[in-house]
Amino acid sequence: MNLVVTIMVTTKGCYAMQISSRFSVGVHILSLLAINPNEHHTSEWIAGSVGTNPVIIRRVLGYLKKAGLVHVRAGSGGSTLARELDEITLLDVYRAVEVVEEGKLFHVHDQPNPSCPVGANIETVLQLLLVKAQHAMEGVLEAVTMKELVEVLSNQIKTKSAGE
Amino acid sequence: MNLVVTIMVTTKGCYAMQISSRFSVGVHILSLLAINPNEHHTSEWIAGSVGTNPVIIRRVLGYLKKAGLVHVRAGSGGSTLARELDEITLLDVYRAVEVVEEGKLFHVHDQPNPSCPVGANIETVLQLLLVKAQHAMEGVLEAVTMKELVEVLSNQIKTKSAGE
DNA sequence: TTTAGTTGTAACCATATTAGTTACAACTAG
DNA sequence: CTAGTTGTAACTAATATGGTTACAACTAAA
Repeated sequence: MNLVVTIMVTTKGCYAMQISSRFSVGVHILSLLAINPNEHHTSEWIAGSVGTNPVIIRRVLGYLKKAGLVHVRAGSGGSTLARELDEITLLDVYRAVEVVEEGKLFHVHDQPNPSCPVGANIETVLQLLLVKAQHAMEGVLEAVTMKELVEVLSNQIKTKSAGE
Repeated sequence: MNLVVTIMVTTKGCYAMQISSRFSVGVHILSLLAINPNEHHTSEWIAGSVGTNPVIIRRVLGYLKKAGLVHVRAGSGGSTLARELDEITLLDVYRAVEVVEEGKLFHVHDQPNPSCPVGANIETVLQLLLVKAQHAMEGVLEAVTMKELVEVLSNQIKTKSAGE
C-alpha cells in the first residue's frame, strides 16, 4: 500500500517593500555593454543574460537612454555605452531608472492633526531625519562607479573560470 | 456671462516605491505616549492625532508591542511606553513595524543566466554593495533615539506656541 | 454581576506598483 | 524591399498598502 501525503506550503507571510529590480537590471545591462563590447546587444540578447523578457530590457534601456547613459539603435538594433564607465556612478543608474523619488524613500503619513502639538510638528522633525537616512544610502551608491563594479565583476569571472 | 473652465489634472505620472508609513506612524505613536503621559491613550485618541483609522493604530501598536516597545491594555484600553525613551532608537521602531526586511531593501533580479559570465556573477557583486548602502541608511536611524527626537519635537512645539 | 468601552483580528475593498506578456507601428541596414 | 529590431501601448497576475466594517474577547467601574 502506498500512502502519499502532499503538504502545500504557502510562501506567503513576511513580505515587505523593496526597491524595484529595474535598478539591478540597469546595472546588469551596463555591465554587459562594458564587458562584451563586440557583441550585437539586442534586447533579446540582453534578456537572455538577465533572465527576463526583451520588453523589460527595452523599458530599462529607455530609462538609461533618457538619462544619457546609453545609445540605442532603433531598427538595426543594439546598444552601446554613451559615457565612460568611470563617469557613471551607481547613483546615476539608480536615478536613471526612477526607482525612488528624491527625498521620498520614506512615506510619512500626511494627515496628522494640526490641532495636536505632536501632530502639527512631527512631520517636519521626522522628514529631516529620514532624508538624511536616504542620503546616507544614496551616498554609498554615489561612491561606486560602474568602472569599479565591472572590475570587481571581471576579477570574479576570471577567478571562477580559473578555479574550474 | 460666466465662463467656468475646469481642468482635471491627474496626479499620476511619477510614482515610485516608498517605505510604508507604518514607520512614521509608529514614531508618532511613541511620541504621543512620551509627551502626554497622563492621557488615556486609546487607539481612537491616537488615531485622532495621527489622522487615520483606529484599526490602523491598533495594527501598528501590535507591531510595537510584539517588539517590546509598548504595553497595551486590552479591555480597559490605553498604551504606555515599555522602555525608556533613550533606550529606543529609530531603528528599533523601523524594525518593529517590519517595513523592510534585513538585507532586502533592494530587489535584485533573481534569474540571471548562469551560463553567461556576467549573469553568473553580477548578483553577488551587487548584493554586497547594496547591503552596504542599506546599512548606511539604517545606521542613521540607529544613531537617533526617541529621546532625542522627542526633545527636538518638544522644542519646536514650545517655539511655535511662543511665537503666536 | 452587569455594562460600557476597548483591544485584537479577520475579512473585505480600492488603489498602486511591479514584472511579465502580446501586439504592432516605425525604423534601419543590407 | 525585407528581415530583424526598437519603442510603446495595452493588458494581466501578484502583491503591498491604507482604509473600513464587524465582532469576539476582555477589563474596569458602577
